[in-house]
Amino acid sequence: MRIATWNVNSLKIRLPRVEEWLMGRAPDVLMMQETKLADDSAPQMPFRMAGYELAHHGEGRWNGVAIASRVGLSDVSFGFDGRGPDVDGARFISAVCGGVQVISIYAPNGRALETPFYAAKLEWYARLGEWLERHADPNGDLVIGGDFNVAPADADVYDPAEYVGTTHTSAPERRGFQRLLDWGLVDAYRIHHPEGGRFTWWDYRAGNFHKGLGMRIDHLLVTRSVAERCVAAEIDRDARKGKLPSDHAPLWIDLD
DNA sequence: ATGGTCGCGCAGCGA
Repeated sequence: MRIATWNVNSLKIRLPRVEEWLMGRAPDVLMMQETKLADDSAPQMPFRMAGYELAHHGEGRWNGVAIASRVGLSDVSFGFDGRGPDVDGARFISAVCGGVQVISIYAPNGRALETPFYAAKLEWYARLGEWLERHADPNGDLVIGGDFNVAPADADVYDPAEYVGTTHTSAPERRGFQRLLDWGLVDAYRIHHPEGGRFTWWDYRAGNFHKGLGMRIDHLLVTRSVAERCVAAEIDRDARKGKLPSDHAPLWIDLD
C-alpha cells in the first residue's frame, strides 16, 4: 500500500497537478492540506473519476484537510473533538483506509516567536499529543501525515543559522513534535533517508527552490507496526517544478 | 536589487 501526503496550497488551483500526480504515482491514499475549500466545493467528481473516494474538512479561504483513498474510506471524523471545525481552523481529519487509521493534519504556522500565533501553535501540538494519548493506540496501525510546520532536526533545514530566532526549528516546537514520537510514532522518511538536506517545502520567492533553500516540514509519522511494513519513502521533488506548482512537494511511503 | 512569490479575492493578509 502506498500512502502519500501533499500540502497542495489550494486544491482548486492545484487540481490538474494533483490529478497528474495521482496518475503517475498511483498512491492508494493521499492526504492533502491547505485545500482552501469549503466542503461543498470539494472536487468529489474528479477524484471519483480517478478512482478515489474523498473526505474533506474545510472552512473556505484558509486551511482545509482531506483524505483521498482507493482502498476504502470509513470512520471519518473531523477535528480533535470528532465533530465540526476546530477552534483554530480545519486542520485535522481522520479516516480508516485499507485497515490503517489515516490522519491528515495541517499544523499552525506560528508566524513568529513571541506572538500569539506561536503560542497557539504550541497549544495545538499539545492538543494533538493529548488526542493521541486519549483516542489512539500506539500498538495499532496508524499514520499521521501532513504539514507539521516543524523541521525536527538541524539536518532538515538548509542552514540552521538562518532559522535562529524564527519558527519551525525552535526547541518548544521540536518538543511538541518529539512528544508524538515518544508516544510511539516513527518518522518514516527518516528511516530510509538518514541523510540531511532533503526538503519538502521551498519558499516561492527568490528562486529558493532552484537554490536548494528549503525545509523538511511535511512528514509521515507511523506506528511501530506500520514502520515494520515500510519498505520505501520518497519525496517527489519533481512535483515542485513546472507550471503552477505547490510550494510543497509530495511525500510517500510504501508498505508491504 | 535592501525586494524577491504565490493564493485568495479585489485590499491586503497569510504563508
